[in-house]
Amino acid sequence: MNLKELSHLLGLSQTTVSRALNGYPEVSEATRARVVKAAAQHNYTPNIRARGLATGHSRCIGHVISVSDSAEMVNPIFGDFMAGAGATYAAHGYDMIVTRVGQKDEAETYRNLKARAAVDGLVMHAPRANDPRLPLLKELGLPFVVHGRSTEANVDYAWLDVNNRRAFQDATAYLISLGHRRIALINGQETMDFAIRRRAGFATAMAEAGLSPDPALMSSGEMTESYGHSNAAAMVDQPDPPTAFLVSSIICAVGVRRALDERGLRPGQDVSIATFDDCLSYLANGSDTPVFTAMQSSVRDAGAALAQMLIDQIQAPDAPLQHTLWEAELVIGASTGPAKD
Amino acid sequence: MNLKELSHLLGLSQTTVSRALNGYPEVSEATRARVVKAAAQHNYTPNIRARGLATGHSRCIGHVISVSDSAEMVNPIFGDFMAGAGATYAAHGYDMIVTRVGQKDEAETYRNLKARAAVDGLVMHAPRANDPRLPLLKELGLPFVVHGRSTEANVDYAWLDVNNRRAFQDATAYLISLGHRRIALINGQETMDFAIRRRAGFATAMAEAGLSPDPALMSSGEMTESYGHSNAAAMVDQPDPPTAFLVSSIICAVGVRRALDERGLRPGQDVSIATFDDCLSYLANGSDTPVFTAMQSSVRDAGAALAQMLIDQIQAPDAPLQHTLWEAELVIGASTGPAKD
DNA sequence: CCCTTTAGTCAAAGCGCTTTGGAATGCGCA
DNA sequence: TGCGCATTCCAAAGCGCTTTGACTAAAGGG
Repeated sequence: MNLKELSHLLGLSQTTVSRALNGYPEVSEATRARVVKAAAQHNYTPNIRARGLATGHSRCIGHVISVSDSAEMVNPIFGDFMAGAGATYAAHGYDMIVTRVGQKDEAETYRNLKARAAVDGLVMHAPRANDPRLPLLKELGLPFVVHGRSTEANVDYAWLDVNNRRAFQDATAYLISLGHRRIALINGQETMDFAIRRRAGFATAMAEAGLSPDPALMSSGEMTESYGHSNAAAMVDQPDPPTAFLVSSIICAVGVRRALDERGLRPGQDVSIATFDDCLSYLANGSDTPVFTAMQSSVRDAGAALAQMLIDQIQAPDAPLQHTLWEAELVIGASTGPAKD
Repeated sequence: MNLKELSHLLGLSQTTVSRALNGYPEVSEATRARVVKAAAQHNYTPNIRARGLATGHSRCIGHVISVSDSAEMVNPIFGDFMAGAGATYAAHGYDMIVTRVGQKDEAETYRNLKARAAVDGLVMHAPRANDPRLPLLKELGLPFVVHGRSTEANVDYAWLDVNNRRAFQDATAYLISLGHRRIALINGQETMDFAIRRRAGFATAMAEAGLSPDPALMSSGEMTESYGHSNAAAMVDQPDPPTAFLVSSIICAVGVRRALDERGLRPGQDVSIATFDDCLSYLANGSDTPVFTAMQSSVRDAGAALAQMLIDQIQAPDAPLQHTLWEAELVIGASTGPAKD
């Protein structure tokens, strides 16, 4: 069923039917009701491409997700982010188009999305320090929002970020307050902006306590369970092992815990673990009391908020760009306790 | 830059430019080269909507992901599935559109996708037993493929599934061969087809060994870490606890392991765990020797294969529908050992 | 009672592409 | 020279919608 058929069926012009359906005031309420009813009856919805061609926009938001070249891995927070963003898109009648891309094809993918006029806006994931995508997206002139920030970038752009620096500073200070001195940092990849900020927060708190971080107790890498496991294992097996771990993701923290368990070390008693927690739906940090002491911030909520920011920006392109900084909540769980030494 | 401008610039008609770019033979190679060069120079790519309108198809594949009404959870395998499927789509010039939907709006979402002509085909996720989406999709007449199968459904449809029944039967038999008699099943939601098959496999192997499964040792639920933890904890705390666990997902298995660790029970020595493993990139089952004894099948590979099946079906609508059954590989890890009793 | 508004409707143009059905050119051959 | 046949190119139609500008009938004002 298309417009032509439907309007013919109703004995009205395409104009009138289109206007009736799109809520324009030039149509009498009686006619509108008749049209709406017929449309529902025949399951008519405007052809998305024809409408897009006529209006000049796609009502589509693009998500370009880079898989790491090494592990072909997609960020595990992605699903939850989508769930949050998807709800917002659905509520506003937008579709979400997802493009998987290796890092070397990133720029081309963005350009292509623009050239094809495939999307009205973009969400940029996982910004790196001084991320080259930022000037690129500016150049393309597509509305976009960033999940996170990019240090050193000297362009203005809309973003929503968690205060990673403060979160890690506070968590480190908390561990220090428990008497820990040898604290290990199991960080994300330090090409990523968030990881850089987290390390900075960690370093600041250590310095404030007059401690200098041991390079042997700091690692950077893709946040998988086995990465957490292998690095924690190596650190614990050192002659002078850490008494506490600061971890960048609950997925890594599971690996850290496994390394401790294997060695008969009890988390929270023998060795402490504090971790960042994105509140992933399938890895909830305990139902009643938190399993891990954690800096929490829901990535699902971030997805929903960013989607809203982007839609706002698309609908009011001249409004100033929004910047949102969320504070992570430090919750004390069973994985931390006083230092043993 | 659009076709009109580009053709004007080249002093050619739109027809010729379009044909040159699309590889039609009616264009001289000299002209084609000139056109291709100019297109690249001016970063011209056909407007996706105009092309779609003219050709009648969208070069878009739809993924409708249902979030559970309770937990608002999106299946954790989703990201990896996408990574696999996305690579195939990209290779064939297809886009992927993802729609998040609550279960009650499922049917409407599919109908809407069809009515708007938004996609050329669909991937159906997480089929339930006798899934109502199957007749619906048949009715809509959109090409689609199913990740999994739907028992009792009496329509023909294209699917790719893992032999869940056999995997669980074999794993159960393996546990029995180790001397286990009280084996617990931590299953996925048994509204899901795959979970039903897994239970059947489990039951078959038990029956073949002359054992009858204890209803108190069988649970069904959304496969989260805390689901695995709480159910395993409850079972282990019973007067007559299981000596082995058969788990439906490595994420749950992590929860099961946590329950054991809390109680000072060593996995593989005091209590055994065998789990299904989707080979999630961020939860690899050990780098050298497997952490868990596991039935493995890569969901990323499944995504890639299903995407290919769907594209084949779109391009050859009259070919017979493909059915693919993969066998999971049983790998023996550190989490299983002889029964203690 | 006539003229102006206003409400309601419509025909047609246009969005940017593909594709149909010619038309023009150049070549070989009689 | 003239004809047929490829080869190469083009004008125009059409995809299904929105939107502009115009038109008609009814209502209101003097």
